[in-house]
Amino acid sequence: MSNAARKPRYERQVASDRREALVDAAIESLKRYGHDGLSVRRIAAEAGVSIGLINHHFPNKDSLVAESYRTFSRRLAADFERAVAAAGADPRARLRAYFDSFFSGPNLDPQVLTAWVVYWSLVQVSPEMRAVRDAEGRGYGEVLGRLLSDLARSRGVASVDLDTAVTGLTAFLDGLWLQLCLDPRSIRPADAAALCDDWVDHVIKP
Amino acid sequence: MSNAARKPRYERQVASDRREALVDAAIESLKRYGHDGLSVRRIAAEAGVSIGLINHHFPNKDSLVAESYRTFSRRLAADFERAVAAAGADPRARLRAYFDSFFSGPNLDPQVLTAWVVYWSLVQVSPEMRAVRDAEGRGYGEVLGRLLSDLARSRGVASVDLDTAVTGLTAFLDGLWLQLCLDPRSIRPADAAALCDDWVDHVIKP
DNA sequence: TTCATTGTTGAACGATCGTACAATAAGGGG
DNA sequence: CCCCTTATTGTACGATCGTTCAACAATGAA
Repeated sequence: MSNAARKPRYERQVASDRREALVDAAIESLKRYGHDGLSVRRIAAEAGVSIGLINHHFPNKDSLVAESYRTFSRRLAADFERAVAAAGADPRARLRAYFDSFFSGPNLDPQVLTAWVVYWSLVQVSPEMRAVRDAEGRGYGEVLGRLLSDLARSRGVASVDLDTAVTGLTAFLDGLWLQLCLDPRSIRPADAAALCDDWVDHVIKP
Repeated sequence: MSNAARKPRYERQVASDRREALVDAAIESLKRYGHDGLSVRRIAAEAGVSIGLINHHFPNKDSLVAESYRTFSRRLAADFERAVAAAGADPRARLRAYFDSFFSGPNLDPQVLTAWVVYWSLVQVSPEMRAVRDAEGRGYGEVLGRLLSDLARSRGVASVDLDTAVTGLTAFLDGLWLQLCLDPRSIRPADAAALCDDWVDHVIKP
């Protein structure tokens, strides 16, 4: 027979690439099918790969799920930080960029909410998932804390209770985002950002 | 042999009582084990009943889960309305009673959060669960809307954007509640209620 | 007491779950 | 070219899933 181009039945990949592809598949399957999407067969199908491969690259399924949580969390956080970085040096502009990024585009996708609530539900019962949240959630509040303290300093306000301000702002953001995801008609993204803006001005008087 | 007191192997109950007991068991099992708690075997064990009984009283498992969601949702809402009713007639006092009830006691139980996030994750993928949320969630916003409009009227403020105010207050409540459940050290319940109070005063100027 | 009603039990079914593992073959180094 | 490494496949296993259903028995009515 000819030794002409024979298509290989599969393509071998370096471990790190395949791991990343499996993580992506897990996230995508979770977004589409919710909790049921986090089964080895669903994830393998999404990745176009056979069942056994997952346990070759990860010690067990929970490990892959935890890794997907970490990746998912970091990617969204990176979006926000990128938007802030692109906003220049003015503290007020940086904060507004954060709000606009938070209430726009990928973050309002209902499937993103699906992923979040499933991850949260796992955090509540799995120490491994809780550890991921504790590790990744820290930077979250720190970014907001820095933005707020920069703003306070630029306005010469010293007496502000920063911890309470961060907690309140985080609550406002999360709550508005939640409503926006659940019912896009409840409030316009621009109005949500404006509400946050207004509240910040109220707490840190200009 | 004697026909003296023979202990029956089980006790028959009227359908409505047994249904309620199964609903209670589902909620309890969900609180304890998260998503995995919502299996017929776990629920039946929690209720001290055999596996087959669930499908005798409910057409299928999803029906029982949906019913448990409805019951869970209504009970918490009833707590808030009861607190408001006990606060008298003053709009401001009624609103504060709502806040205090929201940030206290049973509502801060981490297991309650567990139940919520699992229910939410199901709402995202199940039309049946979504229907329950749409039906039960309506009263939620209406209560807050009435409380806020009463307050605005009592203060002679007519120009307030009620929809935005309700959305904002709901966001604040949910967001603060979320943080309190996730990390009780993040803010004291009284401070959370005070933040809401302060925001309402800011939106509806006294 | 006897009988009919029906709430309740528990085994059984097929489906799907996570994991293990032997067999296969892709791809690079000699 | 062959060979070695190992990424990949796919079957198999035991456990658990939701549902079905025949048999049992608790309870009230006759």
